[in-house]
Amino acid sequence: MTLIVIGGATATGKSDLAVALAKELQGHVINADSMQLYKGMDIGTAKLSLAERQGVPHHLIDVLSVRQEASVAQYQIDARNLIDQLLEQGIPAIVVGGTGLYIKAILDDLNFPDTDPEVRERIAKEAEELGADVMHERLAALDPAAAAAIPKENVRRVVRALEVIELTGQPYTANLPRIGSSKYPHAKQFGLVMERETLQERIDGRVEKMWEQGLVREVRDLMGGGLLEGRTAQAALGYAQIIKFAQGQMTEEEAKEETKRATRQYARRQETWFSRDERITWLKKAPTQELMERILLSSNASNIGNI
RNA sequence: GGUGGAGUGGCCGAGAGGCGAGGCUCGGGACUGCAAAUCCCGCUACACGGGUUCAAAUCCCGUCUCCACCU
Repeated sequence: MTLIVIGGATATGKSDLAVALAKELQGHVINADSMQLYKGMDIGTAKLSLAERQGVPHHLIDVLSVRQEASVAQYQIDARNLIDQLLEQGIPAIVVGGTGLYIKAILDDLNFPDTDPEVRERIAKEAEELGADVMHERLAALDPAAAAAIPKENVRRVVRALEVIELTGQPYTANLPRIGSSKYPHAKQFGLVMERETLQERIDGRVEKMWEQGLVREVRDLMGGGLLEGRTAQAALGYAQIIKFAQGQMTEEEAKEETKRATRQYARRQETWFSRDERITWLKKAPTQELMERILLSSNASNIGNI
């Protein structure tokens, strides 16, 4: 029973590799990309077409409407359920995606405290009125450790910390666990890397291609379908920029260049995120077939891909 | 050839004698229910050569380059 996780920056070829692996192992793919969760966001999230999936079952893709908000906590439940089911049936599970937090939520001992939209909204509103300093001071009084860990400028996190404290009466854990996977200790994690320069060229090329494929059209259609109603989906790379273009806040060319730039920056953040996970075996750019062989070799040789 | 204006870090751009605006890019980092999000840190420049001054990116002289206009 095999659980393989593939992470890494955007545009490194994760999806293709996952399909190749799944075909070889007769496994299923589980998406770990927060934006591929959305129905209709196909071109801009570089979602694999049905043909490209080559008959390999993909899970947690197209499960949300653009009006809905994605949530790590929900993702954690769904993904773990799915993995457990597959493994029970003896089907290899291949988790792929660039959303580091989502992957961590599957593997590590992350327990998301409850949330309450009303409480959150109230605190967020207070933050707007009172300012970041006041909120941070409030947090410092209630939970000094959390306040020390969260910069006052990061209002979003301060608000969530205050929400959790109010809801649970417990201190807020503001630091991610650094060590070990506790949920699936035998999962085998791989990361795809390539040189910055190469990656940037691929990103630029990919954005150009998305435009040719009709990303602007896709975004316009989604705007008609409620894209602006949810908070999460409209923030996606490419989508956010095209929305601005559609609203006359920038030209189409600017939207495209902005998308490239933002994607490059995103890739950097992804690398930072994944680089701190010492469980990952890094694979340098190579043809998909070769990468797959290396993964199989690595998994079998150590036999730790088996649970 | 003449007159006027301008030359600031990868880019944009303020400053106009007294300890180096700012933004963007880029690089590094954080990250427990929006994570393709949110946020933090770093990158010491003033075309070149002289001079004045305790002190010059800021003043003076010269050189080069660019832009306008004139002949």
